Amino acid sequence: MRLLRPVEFKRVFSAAERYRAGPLTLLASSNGLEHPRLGLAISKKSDKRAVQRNRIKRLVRESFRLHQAVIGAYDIVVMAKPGIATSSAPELRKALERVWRRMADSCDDC
RNA sequence: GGAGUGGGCCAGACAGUCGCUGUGGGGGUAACCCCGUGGAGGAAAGUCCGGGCUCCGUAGGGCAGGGUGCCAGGUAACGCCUGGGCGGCGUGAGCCGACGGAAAGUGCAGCAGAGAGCAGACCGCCUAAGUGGCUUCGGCCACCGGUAAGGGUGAAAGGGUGCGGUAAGAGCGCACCGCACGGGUGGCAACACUCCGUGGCUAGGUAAACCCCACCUGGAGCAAGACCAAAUAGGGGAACAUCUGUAGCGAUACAGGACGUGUGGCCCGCACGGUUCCCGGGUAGGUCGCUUGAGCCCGUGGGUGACCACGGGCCUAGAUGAAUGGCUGUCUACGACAGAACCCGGCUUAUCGGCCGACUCCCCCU
Repeated sequence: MRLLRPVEFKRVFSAAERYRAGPLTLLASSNGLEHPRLGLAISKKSDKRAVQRNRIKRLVRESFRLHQAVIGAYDIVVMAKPGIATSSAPELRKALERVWRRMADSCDDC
């Protein structure tokens, strides 16, 4: 499931726990649902090339899709830091997996 | 074989597997599921021009502002393209050029130099009439004067070469070349040619300086714009209820008066307030705009070409926190720049590697 509306993004930004996965920053806030939801906020500051931004988004979405069963009921917004384009795909994938696991551990409801 | 010039094309492929999304069909109350089928670029980029489309403005015309700038053609249009002209570069194939006007006016030009735009005597050359000095009495020198041949300065010194001419020189005169104007010839034209005449020659550079001339030109953009439309608050309107009286057993009808709560001791005032329905504005959200179009492919014909005409065939991304990806194999080894966002035509910029045919120069062999 994805986060779509501006209000939903605002809610996560205002009250969220921060996680770091290499050059990625994740904001998580429990949503009271049965499943996690993902929102992406990869700005032009991270990298001005659209191709690179698309690459990051695909990679994050794919990792989220494969692990969504183990993540708790969180709304998650993923942001990228400048210079992220230098990171390789396997690097980012590993970092994300570690974060998903930490999230799952700290989730009270599951 | 080497070096090079200018075009066209491709932009990893195949298989498996897990996903995303448009669409057609089927199933399901629905969420959704199953099957089929489509899914980024040559630049999708920069947003620099031109057009379509949309809304706003607009009687018509002019000015201002902006743009374009050799000529002809192509085109929906262009600052684009094609062909031609002119100038420059290259042995050549070819390449490059904001390439109208400087005898309408204004402005600008560092350094050097005597002088830089109605030219100018620093050196030099000439002269010895006049003034002055020296004198071996032949002359010599300075001033005055003449001179744009030569030197020197400069990006540029006011046509070039030769002959005549002269005190020395000078378009001063002549010939040839160049230049300007007029005519002629060729060309639609830009322009070219120089058979002809005229002029001794003047007109320097700069117009991505103002300017002049010719032509073009409303503004804003798909977050354009059109439609549907909650919840909450609020606007306009109607009816009814609430109170009293009368008539009636009653439902109700008629008439009249405004009521309650809060703030005030009280009055006035101020604020808030019932139910139902209708109307219009409008937010979140949603739908359309949204992909069939100056479209693509093939053929025939016309044209040097850009391109056009005709015939046949094809449908080829339409997302909206924004889809085309991940993984694993294999392949004469690994791959650049880079991601559609209303749509077209161009330009410019970025770019690994490869393929095709055309042309030029050099070398070697036959």
